[in-house]
Formats: sequence, C-alpha cells, structure tokens
Amino acid sequence: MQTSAFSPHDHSRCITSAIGHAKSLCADRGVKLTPVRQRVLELVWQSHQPIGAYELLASLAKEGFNSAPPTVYRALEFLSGQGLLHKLESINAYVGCCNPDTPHQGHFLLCQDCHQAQELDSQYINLALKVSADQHGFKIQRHTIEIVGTCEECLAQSTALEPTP
Amino acid sequence: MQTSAFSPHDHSRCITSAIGHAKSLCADRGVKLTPVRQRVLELVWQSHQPIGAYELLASLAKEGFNSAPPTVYRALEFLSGQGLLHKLESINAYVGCCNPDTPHQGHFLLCQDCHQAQELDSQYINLALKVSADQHGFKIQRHTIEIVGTCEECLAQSTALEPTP
DNA sequence: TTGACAGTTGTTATAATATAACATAGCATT
DNA sequence: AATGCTATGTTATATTATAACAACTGTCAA
Ligand SMILES: [Zn+2]
Ligand SMILES: [Zn+2]
Ligand SMILES: [Zn+2]
Ligand SMILES: [Zn+2]
Repeated sequence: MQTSAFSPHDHSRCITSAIGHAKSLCADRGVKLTPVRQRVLELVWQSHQPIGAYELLASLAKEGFNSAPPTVYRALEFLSGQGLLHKLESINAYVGCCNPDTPHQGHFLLCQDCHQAQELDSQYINLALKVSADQHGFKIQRHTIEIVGTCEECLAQSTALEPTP
Repeated sequence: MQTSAFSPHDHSRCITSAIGHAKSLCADRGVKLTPVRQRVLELVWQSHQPIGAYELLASLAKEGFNSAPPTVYRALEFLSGQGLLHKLESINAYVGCCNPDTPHQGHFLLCQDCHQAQELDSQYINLALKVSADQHGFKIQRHTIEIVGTCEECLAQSTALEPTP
C-alpha cells in the first residue's frame, strides 16, 4: 500500500492488493466474495475518490449485472461488514479500506479539490476522542471522523498558479 | 448553559437562552430571524435529541406554517449559516448549537440509548486533527466529528439493571 | 435421491432525505 | 409609484436507501 492516496503512485497495485487481500480474508472467514460483491469492491477501488451507490449501480448496469438498488446496497453492506470499505457519511459515498484486517472506523482526509480520500488511523486522534469522551463519562462505540480540506498536491498546484507579488 | 445535555437539568432555560441568544446575535448581524426560522430553531431546541428535517416539517404543518420541504430546508440553511445549529451527518438530523458566537463545526457525543447529543469543542481533538492533517501536508477547512456510544446516565442505568454476580 | 435449510439474488415498490426552478409577496430606498 | 432585494410559496423532481417477498443455489444429512 502506498503512503498516500494523494501522491502519484501506481494505483493498479492498490487495486490488485485490495482485491487479493479481500479474497484471502473472505476465504479465511468462510464468507463468500461473490462476483457482484467483488465487482463492487473493484469499482470502489477504481480510484481514491469515494463513489456513490447509484454511480456504482450505473457501472454494474453497463456490465450486465443486475441493477436494482438492493443489489448494490447489499454488496456495500457485506463489504462494509467485512471491513473492506467505509462509508463517508458527510458525502454519502464509499471508499475502500486500506487495512481491513482489524475492525476500525478510521479517520478520513477528504480533498475538496481532487475529491480523493485518504484513510488514517491516528492514535493521536483516537486518544483525543477517548480523553474527551472519558471526561464526560461517555463510552465510545463507534465514530465518524471526516476532515475536509485541501491535500498537499492540490495546495502545491494552487500555490504554483498564484500571481507573484 | 448547563454542562451536559445528558444530565438532568432545567431544559426550559436551555431553550430561552438559545432563542434569546439567537435574537440578539441576528440583530447584531443585521439578519432576520423570521417567524418560521425562529420556530424551527425552537423546535430544534425542544430537546437535546437531534431532529430530522421532515419531523420539523410535520411540526410546522400542525402549527399552520407552510409545510413544503423547501420551507424547512431554507430555515435550516439560514440557521446553520448563522452557526445556530449543526447538522449531524451520520444521522441526518439537526441539533442546536451551544455556542453560536464563533464559527466552528464542533464535536458531538451521540448516545445511542437516550438519543441525545452533546456538543464539545475539545482542544485536544482539534489539536489531534491538526497534527494528523499536518503530517500529510493537508490543510483543514472543516470537519465532521461524531462519536456514538453510551452516555454516563444511560451507562449508570444499565449497570443498575445488571444481575448481581 | 431428495428434501430441508441457509444464504444469496431478483424484483417491485416505497420510504426518507434534499434540491431545482420559477412565481409571488413584503419591504426598504429612491 | 418604481426599483431592487430578501424572503416565502409552490410544484416538481433528484438523490439516497430500505421493505417485502419471491426465486434460485449450494450443502448436507436422512
Ligand atoms: Zn492508489
Ligand atoms: Zn479502514
Ligand atoms: Zn437542555
Ligand atoms: Zn456549535
């Protein structure tokens, strides 16, 4: 896995790695990565841009898969349940998980310029959440952490385009 | 303002404080807290449970207000723009802001038992987000931080009900 | 073999959330 | 009164997601 979704990299390796990982993981767990489930996962991994359910559905339809909404929502539910992808709540879109072995919700950087997402699992953030929750006697079950802004690459591009003073 | 939405408190004071605050704040800013906007804000503040747009709409309808979706979404957009409420993205619901003077996105504790929400603005969390973003050269514009779990009161209740060993 | 079961998929309909587009009304300034 | 701005009314539609039930598929044991 590359260090950042935002930096240029050989993304085909992301895809093959993710799919390979998913296959072995599902085999280990005794659950079925059926054709439609695998195809949805591949489509989600087509890029680091989170993708919406109905966009996935349109792709499936073009490829001759069944294309009623439950098809894709069931696949997304399965993949999410296996920790193979995450839903980004603030944009109703789905992105592949970089580290599906252990259950987690992750933290996401969303670039509003290139629309790519990078998953983190920062122990700083986890600790800060825990400390804040503890202060209120609150027991954390899960969380949604989505940070919107501009990634390093897009910042560099916009800086390069600025008029020189 | 009370220290916690979860603890028992005189909630009528939350409401009057929030509405009074909103009135003076809108007056200061030269924007209009019209009847429907004020009523939506009051409805949002009816409790510390985040409320959905269509539930607000149903209440408005009962009270003789116009009850087409744009009415409530416009009010929510105005109130959100003035920092008087927040949308909780993970549940598509809206909750009054405790501290509308300064712009912020806040951090939310959502109790899955009593369905109440407590807004925080933890500097620990803000710092952790900033550190993580900085490590990736990412410039934060806004964020969605929603922590789901069980509040202190509900934990105490469930503990009290547990069978003694 | 066959039938019972569990899991998966197909199909239809509908729920829930949100916005586009354009018309009308109120209100302040000139 | 005419103008322009903000807010509201109205109709229609877009977007996201789920309910409900039927049909198919493979497994395994009687
Ligand atoms: Zn990649
Ligand atoms: Zn992940
Ligand atoms: Zn209160
Ligand atoms: Zn707030």
